[in-house]
Amino acid sequence: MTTPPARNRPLTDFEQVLLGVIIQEPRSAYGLKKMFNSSPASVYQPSPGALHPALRRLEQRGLLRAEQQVSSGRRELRLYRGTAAGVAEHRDWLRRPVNPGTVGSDLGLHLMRFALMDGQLARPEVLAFLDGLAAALSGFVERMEKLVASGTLPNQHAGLAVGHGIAIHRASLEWARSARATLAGNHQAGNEQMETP
Amino acid sequence: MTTPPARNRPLTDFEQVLLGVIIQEPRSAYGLKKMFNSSPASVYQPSPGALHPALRRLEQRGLLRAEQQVSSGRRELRLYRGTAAGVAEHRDWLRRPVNPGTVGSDLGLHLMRFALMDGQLARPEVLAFLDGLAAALSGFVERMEKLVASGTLPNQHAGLAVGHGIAIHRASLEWARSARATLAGNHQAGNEQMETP
DNA sequence: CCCCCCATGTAACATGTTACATGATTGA
DNA sequence: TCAATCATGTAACATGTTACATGGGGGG
Repeated sequence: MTTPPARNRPLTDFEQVLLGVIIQEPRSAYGLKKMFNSSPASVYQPSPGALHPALRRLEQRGLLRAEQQVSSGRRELRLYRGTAAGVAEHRDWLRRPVNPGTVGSDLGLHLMRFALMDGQLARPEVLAFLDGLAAALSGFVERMEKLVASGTLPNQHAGLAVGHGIAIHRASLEWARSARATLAGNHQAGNEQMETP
Repeated sequence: MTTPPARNRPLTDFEQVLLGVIIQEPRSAYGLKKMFNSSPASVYQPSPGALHPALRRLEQRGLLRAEQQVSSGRRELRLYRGTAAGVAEHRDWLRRPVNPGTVGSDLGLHLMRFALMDGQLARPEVLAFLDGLAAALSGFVERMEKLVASGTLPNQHAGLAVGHGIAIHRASLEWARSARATLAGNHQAGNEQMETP
């Protein structure tokens, strides 16, 4: 999945995630590779043939800048940082509302967005995101339940598989509510971060 | 054009799913498109540029066969069916054990496999699959819990996001146990299906 | 008459995958 | 010295995405 064809095409999901990770903390290509490989939620495990071209594309758009560093005789290290344009683009992405129609297939990406919001969005925006996510999940669970009730599923396994979808999205919904409560609770606690520019 | 060497690389996930859907019920390309578009768990929504070449590849491997049908003046309809080799390949895929290391990212695919097992695998094989899935999920949840306990996560959102992973995989684990109990219960009930060949 | 549904695709292009290439430093 | 880790990448190939092409039949 990826590939809008027009020039100035929107960034792919992978490019957005890459940009966000670098904005959270500047890294080299090798550092990014290690990070993705060791990541607990290892949804993205970019191959070198995907990672290096993606970094070049982000650099050519002016969203990243690479600093050449030669640390005492070692091979050069290209440390990537987000530019101002990169940060603006990334925050726009973080602020995109949850699409209730596709929440079933976008859940992993939404969680990645949530993780990357830390330090980038003001607390009320994060709470609004979680509200939107909860609403979308609630609608999704309702639709699945109606589907099961309608009895149009072709066989027993299909019914059980839809039951699985209901179970995990219900768990996700409960998580969204609980996370919202947690974050609403420590609203003031020493985590003051940037306003919307 | 440009597929002369047709090597024996393994089938992609999408090709396996496509093959399985056609084996469950013969369909035309258009029927497949409609099916995927209207599917509740619409993980796969193949574009025409993906669907048609994939069908051609499966046909060239001898896993599918197309029957030309001209229904009273309408444009021709190519109805795809699985061959014996296709059914054998598909069942091998259904029988692959769950990899505990990648269960976090393969969950959707495993559910698709489970749905496609209906009518293809004997009940004990399905139960064994669910046992393997449950074991893998249990291990995954344990690893995530250790990760949270270790306190190595960079920020609050990361911790909450891992909590989300724990929540949904725990729900998935409970589902696997409950589905196993359901299927073990109606073992004898009028659903006798093919033995392993 | 026009538009939508049926039903088949192709073309151009971007992206991802796998395998390989290169070379310095650190430790057993 | 040999292997692992750090650190950069390219080449060939397959696949997927978007947009377009083609045409019959049915309903408003």
